[in-house]
Amino acid sequence: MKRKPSTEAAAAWIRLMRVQSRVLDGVEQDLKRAGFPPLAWYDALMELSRSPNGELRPVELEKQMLIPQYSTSRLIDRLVDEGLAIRRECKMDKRGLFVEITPTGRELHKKMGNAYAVAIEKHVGSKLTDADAAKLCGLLDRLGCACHDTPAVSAPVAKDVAPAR
Amino acid sequence: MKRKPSTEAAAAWIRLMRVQSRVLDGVEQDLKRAGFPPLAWYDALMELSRSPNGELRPVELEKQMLIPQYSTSRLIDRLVDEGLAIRRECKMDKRGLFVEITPTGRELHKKMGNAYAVAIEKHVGSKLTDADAAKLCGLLDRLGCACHDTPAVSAPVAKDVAPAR
DNA sequence: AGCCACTTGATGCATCTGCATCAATCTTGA
DNA sequence: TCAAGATTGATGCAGATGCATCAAGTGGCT
Repeated sequence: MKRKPSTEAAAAWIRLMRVQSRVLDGVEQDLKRAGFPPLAWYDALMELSRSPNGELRPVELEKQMLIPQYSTSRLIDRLVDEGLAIRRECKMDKRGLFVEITPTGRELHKKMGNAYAVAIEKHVGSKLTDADAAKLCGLLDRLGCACHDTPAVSAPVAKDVAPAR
Repeated sequence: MKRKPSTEAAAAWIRLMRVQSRVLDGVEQDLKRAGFPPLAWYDALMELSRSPNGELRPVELEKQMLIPQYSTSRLIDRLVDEGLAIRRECKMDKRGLFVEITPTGRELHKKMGNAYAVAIEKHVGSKLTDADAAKLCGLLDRLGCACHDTPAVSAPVAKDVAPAR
């Protein structure tokens, strides 16, 4: 039997879209105003900095961040241009390469992390009790295709603000 | 006193970003595969079609859709190019104009509406009970800056799938 | 070894976005 | 009535994104 389209679901959909866009906007604007680059850069620096040697294959980065391949490639371009990372040769697989975070990159990652945490607190934390936030997580997780997800658990660890999108 | 950055909030933030992006992607891909234009077009057609004479000032459309002015202007360009709407003169205010939905526009709106409803049911409705969806709405609303929002209540009315973003 | 299919990463191109700015018009207030 | 300021909508430009495709390299199979 078919479910009839639920009004509740539609309402949830709308809010999910609207609220996410507002919150994201708020956070990104805060960071931008503080002179920081886009969030995607932070996510990338985060993945790099927490990987064993501060280096990852683009293909790994891509999987962690859930963004398309060409997008990763260009993101790396920008990080490299800004001296936040470098491309290094990959001996085991001459097709590939390693992207390694530089000290400058680590520094920026740290500074952004602080600003990011503040922004999240302002736009999310301050509006929900911990219990509500947890409930929200539970509900959202159910929409998350069950499936997937950052193989290396991306559950934000304490001070580690964590990757978005 | 300062709140210390909550881990729950950070977790909620991540999920909000990740899940939204996945769900949106799912829905948009479904529509695209079915040969439909982007969701923004639907939202615009929706606003037009439910306004008194099927026409709106760009500035109104912009407020309803919560997108920047230049974005509205270009969205209208595309709708007009495709014959889904026309620009009409506005006698009361010669700076402005009216955008009016065409029959073709209404037709597309209707067809997209059906596909859209199916997609939402698939990506949201089928994963949540009505009660959970309602709970989710409640929690998300709390993040929604309280403030704002579609002046003309955008609460999706029954069959009316409603605007996103 | 030699061939074929797949993976990896980059890139050309069209489109889309954000930002700043513009011209035209309206409104206010002296 | 007229100038100053605000509002409306369009647009040039730089940068970002999506898509398709490419070259280089790998690995498996015969």
